[in-house]
Amino acid sequence: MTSSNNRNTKQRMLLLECFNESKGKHMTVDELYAIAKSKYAEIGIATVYRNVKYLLEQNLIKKVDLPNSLPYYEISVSNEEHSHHHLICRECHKIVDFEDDLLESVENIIEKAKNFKITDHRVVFYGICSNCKPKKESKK
Amino acid sequence: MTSSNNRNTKQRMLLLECFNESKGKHMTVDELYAIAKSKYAEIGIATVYRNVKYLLEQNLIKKVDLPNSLPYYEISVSNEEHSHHHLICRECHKIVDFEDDLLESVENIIEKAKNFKITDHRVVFYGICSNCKPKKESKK
DNA sequence: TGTATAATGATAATCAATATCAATAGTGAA
DNA sequence: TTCACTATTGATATTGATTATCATTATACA
Repeated sequence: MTSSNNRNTKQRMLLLECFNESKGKHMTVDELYAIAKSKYAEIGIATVYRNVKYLLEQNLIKKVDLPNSLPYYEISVSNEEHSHHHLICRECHKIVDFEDDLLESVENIIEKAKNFKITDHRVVFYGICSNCKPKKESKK
Repeated sequence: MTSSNNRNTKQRMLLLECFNESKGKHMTVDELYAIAKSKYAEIGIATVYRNVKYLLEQNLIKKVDLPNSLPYYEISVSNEEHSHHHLICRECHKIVDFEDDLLESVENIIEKAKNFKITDHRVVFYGICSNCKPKKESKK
């Protein structure tokens, strides 16, 4: 193969930069497009879609699938798998991360019961976040 | 209000019947449409979408959101919440149900750590189902 | 049985995502 | 550096799922 199969175009570098700058945040394609466009107005939406796909394949970003919403994307934590969960507030729709996994023993039970080798999981918890909880008011 | 706000049309009854007949199975809208059409060829796809929405509002069916796929719908278990999990095989893409919840203690930990009141959750496990696992062959 | 209007079926509109294609610009070789 | 190859881009058409529109039909109550 003579020429490289992954060229570092300025659009691609820019998009990766956008992900890097928003560490720990999720973005939809449209949000990413808006941020990228503010830095380089010529960029096209198709390029954003294509590079999101490319960065996913390179494992540089991760897809976050949440029910009833467009997919989010976030920068990968290069370390290791680092499986974390998402808590979605039903009031303000904010997404809170929870860093620990905690599902090992649950997975063991399921694996034995169903003879199903679990390799991965996606978990979303719904509820009310700390901000939206009624504060402990004094009575009346 | 003079007239009823939910009329029992034959299309609506038919669709509910389709759900009842496929107890414990999930269906996409297109699958449901195909089944309904085989019993009543005049039914339109828009009617299927409208009644899926209606039946969801009535809590007669449940939406099952799985990553990277169209939403599935299944009949509700009237009993109680009956939260069960879905195991998706990465080989054959079959969806296996797991009846128990098992997440109470995990939820308690998260609730305390994040001061987040959990009301609900959606969990998907990925892996290899029993059919797709290599059988325990004799050596070589 | 008559009537108001919810529901239907056909189809247009919308929206996210992908495909197409001519023009551009990285990249390795000379 | 320059050249040539071709991956990538941007604009736009296309696709596929879902929703909106609207004239027509049919359910349910009086």
